[in-house]
Amino acid sequence: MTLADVAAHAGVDRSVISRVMNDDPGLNIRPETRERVLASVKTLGYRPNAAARTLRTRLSRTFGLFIPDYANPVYAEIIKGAEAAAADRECVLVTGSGRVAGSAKPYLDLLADGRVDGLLLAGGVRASATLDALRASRMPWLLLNWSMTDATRHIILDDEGAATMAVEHLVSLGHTRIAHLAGPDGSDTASRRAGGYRAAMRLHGRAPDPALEVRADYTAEGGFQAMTELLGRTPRPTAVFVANVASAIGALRAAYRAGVRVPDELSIVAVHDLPLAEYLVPALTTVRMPLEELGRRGVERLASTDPDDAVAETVDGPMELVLRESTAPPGVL
Amino acid sequence: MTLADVAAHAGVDRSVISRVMNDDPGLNIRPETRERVLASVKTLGYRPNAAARTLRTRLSRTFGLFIPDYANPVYAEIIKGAEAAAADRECVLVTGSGRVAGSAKPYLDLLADGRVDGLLLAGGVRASATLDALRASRMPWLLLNWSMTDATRHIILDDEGAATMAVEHLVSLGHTRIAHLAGPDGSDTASRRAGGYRAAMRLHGRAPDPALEVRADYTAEGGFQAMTELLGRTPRPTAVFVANVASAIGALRAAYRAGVRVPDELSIVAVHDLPLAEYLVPALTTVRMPLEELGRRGVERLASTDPDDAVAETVDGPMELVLRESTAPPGVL
DNA sequence: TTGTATGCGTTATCAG
DNA sequence: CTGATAACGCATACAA
Repeated sequence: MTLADVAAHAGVDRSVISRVMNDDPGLNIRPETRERVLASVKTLGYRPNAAARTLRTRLSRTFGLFIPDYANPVYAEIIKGAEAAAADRECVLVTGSGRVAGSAKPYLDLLADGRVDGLLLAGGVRASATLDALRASRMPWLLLNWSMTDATRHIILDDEGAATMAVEHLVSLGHTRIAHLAGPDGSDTASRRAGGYRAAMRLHGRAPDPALEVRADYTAEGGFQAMTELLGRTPRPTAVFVANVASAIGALRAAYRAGVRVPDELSIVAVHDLPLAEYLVPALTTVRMPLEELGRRGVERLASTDPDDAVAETVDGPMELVLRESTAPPGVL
Repeated sequence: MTLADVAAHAGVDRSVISRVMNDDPGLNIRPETRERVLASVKTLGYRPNAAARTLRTRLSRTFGLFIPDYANPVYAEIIKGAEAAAADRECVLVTGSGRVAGSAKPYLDLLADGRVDGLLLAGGVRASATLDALRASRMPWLLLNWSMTDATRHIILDDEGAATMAVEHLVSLGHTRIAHLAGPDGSDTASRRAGGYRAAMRLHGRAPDPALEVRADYTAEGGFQAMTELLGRTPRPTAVFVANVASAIGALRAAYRAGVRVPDELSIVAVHDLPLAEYLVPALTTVRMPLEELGRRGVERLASTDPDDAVAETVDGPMELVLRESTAPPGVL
């Protein structure tokens, strides 16, 4: 089913069909002819071929989103926003976490060959060579929720602000020994949250204390191990700011295993709110960040910004402290 | 950067470049020429244009996977397997949950226009008209983890077997009042799991009892409400087989809220194992299903089966009861 | 051993 | 108002 078939059926030239379908403004067509064309398109069930169209227009009406790991529920929200923004522009958003032989490069190369009009990278790219290759291709790209020193195109969230909110909350409850269960080494969000934590602590007269910081990757298991370690230190912190909600689940478990009651003996507040947080025992106090908005801004920027221009934006969507059961004033130890 | 540029640089014809790059077996080329070609390709950083290649070969080396919701962690595992299988065939797997104006059809139409070589549908398609449109296009497709009465191309898991394992476990612990927190009405997996539950109960001399069954959608909130209702019934069940791990999180919370101790007063076993399950309090006993294998088989079938042939397969990967803390013999009430 | 010619399905620029 | 025609970049049968 091609243009030629429809043209034959309607008794006009292929170009007429094309222009009718694309609402060519410079087309002066008799209403009856237009009707005939539209009818033929409908009865034959014609749909333009995407490859041919892309070849001709150099536009695929498709955006790509690369994420490191589908298991991290944080990405679900980002994808949601990105898909919505793509739909608004009548485009498709496709996402992938493809990784061949441990590297994301082959996968990204495949996408870069004109398959998508732009690529959002939400982490997971380790080698800077991968980014170089991307730069070499003429495809627009954007880093989502992280940045690289030499990459000047990224959109991030206000991670420092989130950390501040969390610490302020704990301070206002009366906590002084506030620990930080940070994200993994090398993670951009992790270091911004850690920075925010330290700044907020300093503001309250607390010098950074290595004994109050542990690192973990953004998984339940990582959180479990890090929290177990933290609980072994003396004196034990009375509150913990956890950099990620997945780690927080593991942290909650670690407290339970150590016989430390939350929030009576230990307060926990985590970054990122998720539907799940409300149903944990105890329900988790979190800082809600505008993840969906991040995804949305991502494709908007991708679609509207000159690929050569720098983009360094912090999404200013609303952040909110979601008070639940995992935080309380420090108990008498 | 096109074939023509590379040809000019290497001093040969475009067709030579093309055949060298595609390892044309019927090509007899002087080693030095081949070297020259390869060198040019490399120095110019040439990458074949995907659209042109797709147009010419009618093959995009891309598969699509449609899922209803990224927030359901079950899909993360399916995607993982599907991406791996795609990578094995040097293809890209792209996934989407796109939904415009409440319908998946526009999104699927967009994909169907030659953008992908085949489409995996992991639920989320409500209208059968959508499926009709898919059938009309000449694109291979496959239902993953569900089936429609008039669709004869699907791969599913052994949901009845999983239900049997769960119920047998509870029976072996000594439970008799075993309830089922089922999945939503209209869900294919839900009805198979419910069927397996009833069959297993019958096998142990228990007639199906509506008072022991509740429905919930596959979310923590649904599980919370359904479990709350179940706990209000008298006599209260001593064990519950929950159809989904997300619901189980809500169910756990509901028991906590009702002051019912798990597993002392109530045993809970859920379908689908996830990394998270181990870190809940109490850690959740689950039936692990071969989700990753399901995704893998999906693209394998898609790539290797004639699109006109029927496919009705049940993945026979290993299922396993993962014993944790949420099940125990019934306590003395 | 390498080059030529043609077509994949569109869109856009012309004529008519 | 509509039709012819030329690309877009690639792959392949065939000619040389």
